Amino acid sequence: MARSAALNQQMRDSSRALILETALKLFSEHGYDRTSIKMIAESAGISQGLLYNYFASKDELLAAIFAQSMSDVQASFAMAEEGSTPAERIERLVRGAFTILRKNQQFWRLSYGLRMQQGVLAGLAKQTRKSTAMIRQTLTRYLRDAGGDNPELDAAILFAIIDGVSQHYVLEPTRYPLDAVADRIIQRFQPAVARTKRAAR
Amino acid sequence: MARSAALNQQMRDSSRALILETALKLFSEHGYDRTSIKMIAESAGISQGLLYNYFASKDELLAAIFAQSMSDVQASFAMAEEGSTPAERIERLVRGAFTILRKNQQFWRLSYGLRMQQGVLAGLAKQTRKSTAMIRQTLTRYLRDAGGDNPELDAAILFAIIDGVSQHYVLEPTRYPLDAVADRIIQRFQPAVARTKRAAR
Amino acid sequence: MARSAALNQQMRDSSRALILETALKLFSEHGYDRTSIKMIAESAGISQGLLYNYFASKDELLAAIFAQSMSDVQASFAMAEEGSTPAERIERLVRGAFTILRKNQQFWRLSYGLRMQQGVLAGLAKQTRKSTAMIRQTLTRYLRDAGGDNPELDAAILFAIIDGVSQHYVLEPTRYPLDAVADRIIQRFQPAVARTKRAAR
Amino acid sequence: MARSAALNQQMRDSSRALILETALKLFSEHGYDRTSIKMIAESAGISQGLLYNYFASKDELLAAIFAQSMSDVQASFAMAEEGSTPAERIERLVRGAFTILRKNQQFWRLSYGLRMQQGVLAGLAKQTRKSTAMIRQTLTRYLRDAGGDNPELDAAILFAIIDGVSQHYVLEPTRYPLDAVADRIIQRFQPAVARTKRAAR
DNA sequence: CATGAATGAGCGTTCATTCAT
DNA sequence: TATGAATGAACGCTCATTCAT
Repeated sequence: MARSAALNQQMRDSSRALILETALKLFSEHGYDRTSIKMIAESAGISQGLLYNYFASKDELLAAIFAQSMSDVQASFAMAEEGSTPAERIERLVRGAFTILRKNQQFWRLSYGLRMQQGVLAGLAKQTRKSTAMIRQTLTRYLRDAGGDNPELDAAILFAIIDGVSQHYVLEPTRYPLDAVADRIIQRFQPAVARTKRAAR
Repeated sequence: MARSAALNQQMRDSSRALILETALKLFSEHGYDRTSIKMIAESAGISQGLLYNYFASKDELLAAIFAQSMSDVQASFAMAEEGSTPAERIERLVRGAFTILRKNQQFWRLSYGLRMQQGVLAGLAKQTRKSTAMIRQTLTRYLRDAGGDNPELDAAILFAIIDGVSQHYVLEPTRYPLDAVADRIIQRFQPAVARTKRAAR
Repeated sequence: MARSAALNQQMRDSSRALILETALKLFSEHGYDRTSIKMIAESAGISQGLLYNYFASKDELLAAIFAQSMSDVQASFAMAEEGSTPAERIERLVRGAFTILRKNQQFWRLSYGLRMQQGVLAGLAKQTRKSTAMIRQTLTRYLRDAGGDNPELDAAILFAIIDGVSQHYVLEPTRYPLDAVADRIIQRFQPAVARTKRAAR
Repeated sequence: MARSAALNQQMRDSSRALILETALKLFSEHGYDRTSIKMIAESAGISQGLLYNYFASKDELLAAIFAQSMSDVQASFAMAEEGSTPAERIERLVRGAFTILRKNQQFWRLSYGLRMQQGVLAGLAKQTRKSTAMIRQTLTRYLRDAGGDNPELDAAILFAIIDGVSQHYVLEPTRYPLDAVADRIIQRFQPAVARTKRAAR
């Protein structure tokens, strides 16, 4: 008889995970275009052919990496939404962004490297644009709820901060003071709220 | 003879400039790796071989593009330095960054796309890191001079804003409210100074 | 025990037949080289590995298909030989050729597609050449017996007709008037015989 | 300055012709699918890359071979049409077919090998079907003009003969008595005409 | 200065075949 | 008997680079 179904599934899962992990590591280090299938296979200790048992193409491998990591973003947004005050929602959103950044820094490095290239992956650009618009809208809403006098502009700035900090962190993860910067952002970015609260005491 | 030499030099310069311009356009559109020498030569209306009369390799062409555009940054910094107050120096630096961003948005798009890849160009990563460190130090100094209570962190944040806004702009240049955002940054990012000034009146 | 062995043999036979059938269908549709083992296995609903339990290689699978279908030809020739007059033997041979063509049109399509390639299968070319020579000789003999004035040339022509008609039929099986063409061939190809017979009445 | 335009064109022409010639030879020997680009390049004494300076793909190389050889067929048909009697037109068409067969036997071998495979070249199947229909119609017309009692069926048979003889010849060009067979076809295939003519004397 | 024919290494991908289970 | 994960060689093709002219 054949190998048991369970064993097969286990083999498949571990191979697939190994490929995804290795590809993400190399993509994020050298960039998508400069990472060859050969590099991935050798680094994972498998044959090039095996990779195609799991992913139909290099593009699909990239898509799978994105699919896997994008669910984090949704979850993080959902958590932010549950904050009880606008200020808390903003804080949750900012801290959540940096939490998933830390957890998955290779992915974000890859993502930031790919963002400027049109046509790397057909659906990817559209997906990214959608995600971006959603973040901007959410930030705007939170800032408006918090009583800001120009929530659109402040949302743009806050979004830029998150993106900018994320990239600076990802470029030098060991040296960047991510937590301190996060605290400072929270502190600085709720002036109206903070001031109101403080005044209320 | 002398005139002939001068004419030659002029032709060389214009050919070189044409290649640089064309390459920058294509690199920024499709990314460095997805732009072939053939594409550049065809788009510039020259032969592939000629390109190698001006640049020893594709890498050197990229290096030349960076060298050309990086001088802008230096000039912009020099201008910032001449502001008469810390607040003005900060403002000049921020506005200068966005001015050169607008002037050379293709380059910045290319640069942001390449930043995450190690080994695209040997010297480039080092150069970029140096430039980055310099910006951070300058910002820190300005913010310290302005009397900020945590200039290092604020410098990190201001730098992140500049980078973040620049990328968002470069992704949608026609729709991004760059000037309004710039004003808002200036306004928001000198709270201590502003408050002090205001209080002094 | 005995029954188990018999059952095993029966399963083997049916699996083998299924593979042969599926392979023939796909080979004839897409050509031998453009049909992968994977396609055959999937289409037959078995694993790729199993196929190698029955056939040592793709080439051997092809050889088995040929072996299976070539016996038809022998049988058909035997039947022709039993005709009581030269004219009847010719008619039987022609009609027999078209009968096995109809019965096994996929095989003939495959065979005609492969015939021009050397080295597809080592033995195949030799086998084909032998078969071809035999047909030519038999036709020549029949035509000589029928009193033709140039049996060699007429045999070449009759053979060409059979092959040509077969291919045209196989290319458009639903539209080709095979029976009418067969009648016409019989009619036209025994003029001397026919005329003699008719005159004798 | 560059090489002269004339020299360049000459180089291009001879390289292109060499590739076409080599590819046709190998395609016809081993079949399209079993002939690799590497084989062609090595056999032609050029690099694999160079081939792509002249043909965008293996498929286009095949298409170019077909385009080159198909014009012969048109010319041959035009010549047949100019015969002064139906019998002469038939003779011209038959002899013309065998003339271009001899002239370009490699091409016809390739063509016969490819005919049974759907989807080798997108446009090819359609083109072939069109050509086939045209031949059949022309033959039918000639035979009707010659006063045949069943021109459709006789056209099918004559067409089959031409195709069948062509393939038998192409399989053993050195041994096949093509001219004698051609004479015999002409002789046998105009019985009504011939008989009429003879009777008239 | 300028051309473009030519190269060769490497790319992403396919596929017949093997083998542990 | 039967599976399917895994291999490795070969495939069609791209592209930065060279060089004779």
